[in-house]
Amino acid sequence: MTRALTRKGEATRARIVAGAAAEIRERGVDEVRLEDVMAHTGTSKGQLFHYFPDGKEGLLLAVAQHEADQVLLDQEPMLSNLTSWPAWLAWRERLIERYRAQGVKCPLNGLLGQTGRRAPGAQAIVTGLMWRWQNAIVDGIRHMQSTGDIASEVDADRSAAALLAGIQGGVLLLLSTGKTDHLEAVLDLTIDSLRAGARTA
Amino acid sequence: MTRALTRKGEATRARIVAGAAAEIRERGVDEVRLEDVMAHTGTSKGQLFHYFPDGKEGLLLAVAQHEADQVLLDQEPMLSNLTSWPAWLAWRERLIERYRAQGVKCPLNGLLGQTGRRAPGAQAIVTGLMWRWQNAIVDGIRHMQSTGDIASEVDADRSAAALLAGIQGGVLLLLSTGKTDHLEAVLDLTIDSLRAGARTA
DNA sequence: CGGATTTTGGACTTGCAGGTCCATTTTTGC
DNA sequence: GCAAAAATGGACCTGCAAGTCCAAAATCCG
Repeated sequence: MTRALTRKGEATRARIVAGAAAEIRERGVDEVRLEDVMAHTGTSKGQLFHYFPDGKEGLLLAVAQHEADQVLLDQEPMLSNLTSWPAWLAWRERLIERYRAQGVKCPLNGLLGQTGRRAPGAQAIVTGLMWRWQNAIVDGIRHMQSTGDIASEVDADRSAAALLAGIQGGVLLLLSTGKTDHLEAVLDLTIDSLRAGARTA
Repeated sequence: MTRALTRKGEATRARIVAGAAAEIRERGVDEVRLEDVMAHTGTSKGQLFHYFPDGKEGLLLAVAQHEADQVLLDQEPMLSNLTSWPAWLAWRERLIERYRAQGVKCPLNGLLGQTGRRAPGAQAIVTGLMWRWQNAIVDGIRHMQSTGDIASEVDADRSAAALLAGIQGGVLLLLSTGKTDHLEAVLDLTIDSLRAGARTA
């Protein structure tokens, strides 16, 4: 069932996904027609349905996966190396920088809303992203606990959950306000709080 | 310019907004057709465009405003009386209870995504909601500072921003996971953090 | 009451975006 | 080089949902 894809085919498919993703990031999910994707990627309708037999649904799913992966990739290598306080701050910087650059254009917010309900797959993609993200944070906290930089009494899972939620909310508010104030406040206060745990221990 | 609205007209308009809001909450913005609203509210197409000359756009805007107001109303009277630690906990309980009941159905998430980009008004509604919400939290923190329950060194605005972001993210994650874990973690840890500030002071 | 205005119902129009189809060209593997 | 398979282009179809229009009923107000 794994359809045979020529090298050329593979390239075209990737070009479609990347182009659609860019278009969606720029103008929002429901403003992007299949024809826009065609124009923007230099492809024909035949190609779209050749590579995505399920039509827009399938394409959107592929785009969502692409964007989800990108979110984590953009945080590397910091996210996987939360092994010292400077490393945490570097991660903080990267996050803010990334989202400041992204501004009001959120790829996943719309995708979740659009495909979230009808496609069971979209939900899974977002859930998977959050799960991987939170796990990385948990790993970071655990590591800091192993070195004594964070008190062992701290509940790593719970703290990571709160931090992740804060980040998501911070980004959400960035979409409304256009400012990174909330995101910065969350990161600073939460990380400070983790730090304070070392003294309390 | 304020169009003349009979008592009956006023009632019909309200019925349309409330019905549309319910429908949207249940099935999502882009799954709801004007005909669904008509069927669900017992109105005709003529009525819809009579009360909302701008069509779906205007209706969605009215629904968004309706839902935004509801969000804050649902937190009263707790939100306006964050004057003691038990009061804060009561607010916490109300929030979790409310969102647990709401579950995966988020009215504003979709509305923001749908109308957010094209309608400048939708953005304003969400921004206004967040602003009022955050202000209420700031007032709570300030009051607690005036009674010495929170250290005066705490930056009320910054803390409120972080808390609000955490709540938003917690709700967002509730939409993905179906669990209130993140929301609870954020509330508990953030409020604890504010509390700790009293001792540090 | 009675004329003006608002409210209501529903048939009709319209545009458009997703999806289908097939003919043509290119690539693949032997 | 040549058949089979994959890639491409684009004309065409179709359904649907938003929006238009007007005529009939209800309501308001002097």
